[in-house]
Amino acid sequence: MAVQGAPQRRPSIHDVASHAGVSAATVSKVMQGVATVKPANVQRVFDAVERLGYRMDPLASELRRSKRRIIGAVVPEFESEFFGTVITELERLAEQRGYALVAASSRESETREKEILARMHDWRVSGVVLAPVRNERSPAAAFMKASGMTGVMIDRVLADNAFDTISADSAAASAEVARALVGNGHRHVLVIGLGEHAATVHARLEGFRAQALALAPDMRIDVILSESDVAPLRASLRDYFGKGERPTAVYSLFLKGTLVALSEFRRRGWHCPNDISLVGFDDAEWMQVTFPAIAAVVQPVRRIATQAMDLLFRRIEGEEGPSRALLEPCKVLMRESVGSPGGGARPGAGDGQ
Amino acid sequence: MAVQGAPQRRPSIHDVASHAGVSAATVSKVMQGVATVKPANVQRVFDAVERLGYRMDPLASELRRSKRRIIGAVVPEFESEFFGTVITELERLAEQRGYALVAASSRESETREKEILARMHDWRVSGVVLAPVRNERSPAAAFMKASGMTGVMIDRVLADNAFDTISADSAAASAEVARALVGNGHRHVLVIGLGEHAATVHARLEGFRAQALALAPDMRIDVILSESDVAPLRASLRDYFGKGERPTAVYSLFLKGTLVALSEFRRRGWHCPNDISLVGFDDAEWMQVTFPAIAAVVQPVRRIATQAMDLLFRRIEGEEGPSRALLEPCKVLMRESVGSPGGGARPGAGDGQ
DNA sequence: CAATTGCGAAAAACCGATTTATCCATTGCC
DNA sequence: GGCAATGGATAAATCGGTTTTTCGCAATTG
Repeated sequence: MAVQGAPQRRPSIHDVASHAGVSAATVSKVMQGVATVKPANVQRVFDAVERLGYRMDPLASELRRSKRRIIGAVVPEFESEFFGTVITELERLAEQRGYALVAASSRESETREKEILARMHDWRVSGVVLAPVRNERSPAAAFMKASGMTGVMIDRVLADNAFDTISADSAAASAEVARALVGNGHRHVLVIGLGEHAATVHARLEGFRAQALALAPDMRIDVILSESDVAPLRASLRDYFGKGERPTAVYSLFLKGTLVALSEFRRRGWHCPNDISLVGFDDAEWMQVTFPAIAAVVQPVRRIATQAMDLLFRRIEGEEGPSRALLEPCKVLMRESVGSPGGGARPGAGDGQ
Repeated sequence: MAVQGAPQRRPSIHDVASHAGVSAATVSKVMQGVATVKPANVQRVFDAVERLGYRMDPLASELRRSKRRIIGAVVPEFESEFFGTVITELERLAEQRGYALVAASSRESETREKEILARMHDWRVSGVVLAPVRNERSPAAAFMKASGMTGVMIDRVLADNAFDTISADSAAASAEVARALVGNGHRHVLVIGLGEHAATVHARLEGFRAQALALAPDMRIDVILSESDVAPLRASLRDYFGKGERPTAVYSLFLKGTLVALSEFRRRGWHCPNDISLVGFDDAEWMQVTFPAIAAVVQPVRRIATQAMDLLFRRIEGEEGPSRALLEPCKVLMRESVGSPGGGARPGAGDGQ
């Protein structure tokens, strides 16, 4: 391999052609492994490629082929472990199929979400995996449909029939949480969530409510939903406790809510699970190393990504048929933060490191 | 805006040209706002654009201009809050300048890191922000230099003069940690880290050691470094405590190490800060809501990203001159996990909120 | 021996844009 | 009226590739 200092212009296919004494078309064929080239010429091309350190420009290539091997991924934020893992997996899966992944964050803005999709369209991506800010009935989704893009939606989806969707089975997981809390004797639970994530919040809330009321009709379920930011949620929660409300357990429908709850407990000097129990949707690494370890619903992140890519490539390859709505099962880890209302810690059922 | 059902072929500049009854060159000029076009024609072009829903293909455009408005970003992982924030900021800053950000993760592999850089080069990106797996003396960096790419390095850098580098001032922060621990009476501290991140680990360790020994020459500093994975670190730590070693404080040089330490304390039933104190490099949201709140060094993530983009664009715009090595100051938050060796909790100095 | 066939490679068209060179029609000036 | 200058638009070249068409030449066939 020839390492030149810092070549101003990269060698193009024509440079290779003239160095090898053949035409550009021949070089192109050699690069693609077409068999109808004489071995002698193949060798000369390879030599020239080696000498010049030639690498083809994939974008130029794809321009001519009018098909870009690019998959777009749009998530509400990069900062969370959840979406970070999603992007990592999608990148892996795309590359595995010879595609490049281009990721963008909508920063929880539907306006931006739509702009990003327009950009992806301009880039002529082959397909898009979209984790919408709110749900799949958004300007961005409408744009995708109108402009004929192929894509799948993940995470915050309603599972209506507009797109292929993949998400965690929030309702089932919430039902399991309900069983655990009811089983431990809780009859007054506060549920907190962010309304902005309408799609998931709804499933998580109703899944919980239905199961809880089925098991304990006398159950009291309070709900605090804040529209679009955690700050008002924090305020409402402070207000709620300030008024003397004293549920025996809090169920947070999203990760940041769990943090808000913990910090509010902290302010008041309450300890889990003696003073109050806590379960959160979404697991994080730190939850098993703190005192107490925090009970959480673990989403099948990697599986969601895998299924999304599978479905997406089926569509890219032209599969027709009605859109599917996949629900992937969660795991619920009941850790020390959940106990019985009496004040005793719940025995056993640690989550084994 | 004409919303067609699902156009098979997107309109090109030629389609617009023929619909408007002008040449493609004229359309191109109108799109770029060149003034030498008759108003009547400008109007006709705009009409045609509107009617067809035309949007230019930026990649085709940039092919001709042989300059792609793309910035590459390479980080070791997407899952962490730190790199998530970095990517978010870089994306924002790139877009602000009319560039698109293409992010990729090296997944802590130097081999992959190099491959990604080759891909970025193939894409003819204008510049790269690289957060190297180990440090800036890597195959990837050599490749960048050899192929004349312009780029800056962040985070795990040695600050030698090969590239522009930006990182947190680890040494200064570590010195501050040392002052705090010594000030609280600690004379036996265990430092844990991952050797793979050689660049940062070294600065953090030596910064701590130098300051600690300067203040307390009798200080005993034990060090456990694991090469490339946390698992062996966990094992070593278990072994270390198992042998009866009992430092009064642990200083973890990286986030996951803090988790390992906490989980090991947990296994042994030790509580911070009564049984042992803990400080970690890298802050996380959860650290201020747990009991105890965990003391941590807060890196100036956004500032690092901003400076990186600034320097990068200066280079892209042709600025010459020797490479710089920027060190951005950290903040050290001494929370409840640090106390005095005697066993008493350290009074005051909570971190607000 | 002329016509057909087939192989391998080059020439040319194309992808979707931009940019340079060219061209036509006025207009200005002497 | 003749000639240069100018405004405005188009044709053509270009970017870095791929693909179709054409072409030269040798081997096969009638």
